[in-house]
Amino acid sequence: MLSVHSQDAVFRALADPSRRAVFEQLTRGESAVNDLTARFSISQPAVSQHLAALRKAGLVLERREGRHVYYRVEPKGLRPLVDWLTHYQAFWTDRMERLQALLKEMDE
Amino acid sequence: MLSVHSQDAVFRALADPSRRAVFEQLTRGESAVNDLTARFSISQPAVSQHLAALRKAGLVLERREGRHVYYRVEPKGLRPLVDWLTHYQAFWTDRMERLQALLKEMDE
DNA sequence: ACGACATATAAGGCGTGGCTTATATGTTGA
DNA sequence: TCAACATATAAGCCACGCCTTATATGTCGT
Repeated sequence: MLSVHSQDAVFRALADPSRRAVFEQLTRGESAVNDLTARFSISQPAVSQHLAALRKAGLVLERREGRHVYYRVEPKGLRPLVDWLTHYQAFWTDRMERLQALLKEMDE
Repeated sequence: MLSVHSQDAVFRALADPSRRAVFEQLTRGESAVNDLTARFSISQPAVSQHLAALRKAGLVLERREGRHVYYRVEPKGLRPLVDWLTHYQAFWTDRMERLQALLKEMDE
């Protein structure tokens, strides 16, 4: 497993509603800090701080272009969450076993 | 959908490492507050408070028996997490569609 | 009924986290 | 080069969360 980012960081990053909202917005497409700031009723530094948290958790990636910094979702960042869930597959009955198989395929 | 418990409560409940540890212990089997307190190096009230948070999030159930209160995992409580993940199935490529199908089956 | 036990709740301390404003860093275009 | 722009970082404030100890509630056994 080359998941460099801790389960804990992912859980903590997603615990905040504002941060989840930023993440969810990014799933609709890459966007610059500027754009995100316009969409939410929080200051630009607040947005930057949320993005930093998401980035440290491995949930988003940044792409610098001139004076703009574009952020996008890093799908692999959700892996720790899925792994944590599958760890308790016993509680998802036998159907979870099929999910487990699917996830193995995804290792590609 | 009769998921009475909010996504937010689930995310917040699982954000704390101690609380995840309590939850994980409960996946190994039902146990009383007493037992849990013995396993972790936190006070009994702390354990009770974590259990209350997990219960409010719908992640655990309690069963009272005499002066003991036994807690156990409520598998359905993880549903909001899974739902949240599937909402971004686009980032899990086409394989996620199959997961989606699986989850529909689980509605039973 | 009473003392020991099991758990929950109350109250307070204290660190953390998310927000703000102010400022620093860096880039673009005239 | 300089002003406007885009973002990040710094500093401080405040609320919230997790912990503690103390206490309340309720149950068991004798």
